[in-house]
Amino acid sequence: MTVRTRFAPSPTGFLHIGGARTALYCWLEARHRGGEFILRIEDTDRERSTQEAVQAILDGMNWLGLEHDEGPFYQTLRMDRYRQVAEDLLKAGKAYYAYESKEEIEAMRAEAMDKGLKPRYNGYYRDRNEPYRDDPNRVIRFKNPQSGSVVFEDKVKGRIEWSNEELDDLVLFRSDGFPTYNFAVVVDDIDMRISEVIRGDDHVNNTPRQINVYNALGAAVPEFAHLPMILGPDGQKLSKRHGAVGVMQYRDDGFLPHAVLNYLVRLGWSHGDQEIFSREEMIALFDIGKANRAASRFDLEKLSWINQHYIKNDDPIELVPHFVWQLRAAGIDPERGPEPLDVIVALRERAQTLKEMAEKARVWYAPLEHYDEAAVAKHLKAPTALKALQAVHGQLTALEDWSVERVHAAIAAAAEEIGEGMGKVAQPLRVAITGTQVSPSIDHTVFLAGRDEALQRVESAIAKAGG
RNA sequence: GCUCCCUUCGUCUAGUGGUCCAGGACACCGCCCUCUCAAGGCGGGAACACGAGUUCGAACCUCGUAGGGAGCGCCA
Repeated sequence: MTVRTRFAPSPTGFLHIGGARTALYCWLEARHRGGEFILRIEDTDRERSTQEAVQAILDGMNWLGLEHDEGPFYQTLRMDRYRQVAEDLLKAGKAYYAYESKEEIEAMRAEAMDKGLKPRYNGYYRDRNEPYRDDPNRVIRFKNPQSGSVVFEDKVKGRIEWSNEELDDLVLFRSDGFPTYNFAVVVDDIDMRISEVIRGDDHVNNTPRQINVYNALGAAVPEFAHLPMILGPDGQKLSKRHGAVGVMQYRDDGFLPHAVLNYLVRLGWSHGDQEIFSREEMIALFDIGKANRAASRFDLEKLSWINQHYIKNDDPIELVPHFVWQLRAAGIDPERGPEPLDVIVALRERAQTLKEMAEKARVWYAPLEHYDEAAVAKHLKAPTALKALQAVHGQLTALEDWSVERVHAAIAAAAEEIGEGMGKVAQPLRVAITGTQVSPSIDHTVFLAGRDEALQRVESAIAKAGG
């Protein structure tokens, strides 16, 4: 039997980091075992589901490259099917109509709580065999077994046993004629032949009742794997206040999709001491059974480190489209300045994100308008600054071709000429080109400015240095 | 309140009874390298929540305690 996993988000917001990890693990499990990965949109909550959210989820999955083999399926398109299954259950005497109002149910719960009991439905209509009637309070409830227990072997949590006495008769169909989550998932997972249900551990509590539904339907129960949550950096549940952003925000912030994937795969799963995993390696090595049981915190520092790892180690050519995208996002015109590829080579060991890289690249794409005061005071007003800049200007002017190597040689020659070390030349020159004391190695810094612009900036600096 | 789940350095984790006075990574600190900043190299501090028990021996097994989390919906 082929392995089939599914990612089944409800479209009530963007694809956040926790959802993305669940999707990744589902995808990996399917790929690792040569199975299929299905995408299903759980939109039975008509109040909260939106088309924009569906799109946001699709965009996120697409950006991460988590391609699905089937779907997306929409629950709202399967209403007839749920109705039919509920009918069958009714006919088989495994479900029944109940007519309590929401207020009555509420009161029932309050009373149970008062008595120190678990708030649950009291089963008033369970054996009454009430026929269908047109009543605004009509729901269909499931006849949950009243004794015995449900046992399942969770692939990450281990063995979990649940007494049926803890479970009440859950609603299968609401009074508004829509199926409930616990019913729709089961029907869908059966119909879609899902063999492994991988989801957040906030669903562990639902699993026993779902298993009872599987049994009532005479269907094979799939395997379950419940993933722990991802907490914010402060150990609190991820909220809008901190970190609960959509996955696309990471693109905007300059992260590479495979860096995000690498970070996520390690957050709650490991393979010995290995930190870096290519997609192929993840697929080859992933094992849902080795996922961690405890919640973990989201750490932006580590994500940044992984991101930088890929910026440093990826073929720079691969980075070009991502970088150009960032340049545009920063309001920089990639056409008016150095080749993005050259910029990447100069900056890749100096930026943790592509956004940061784009900001650092600005000096070569925009006119130099501002000089850092401390930099000017320290390096342009230095005793040797003026002659260093003049020497460099001369050497640069004499250059036949403009390349990093030639520029480097010219600067070295200038240093030689005035009898000083590289530092005495490089620093004033750096200030001349960038207006600051910080930039990539001086040869790249000058090269990227382009010959005309570099010469012009050196001239301006000579003026500032009192020349 | 009840049920279920979780607990190794600040963080992510390795570890499945002896090879662990606990290993790696991020972060932090120091040194080296050096035209600045980085990157890199080397080194450092830093953890088995607590208490019993089982055992010749426990981070690993059992039971409690504490702390954290989830759920108890006609939300998913």
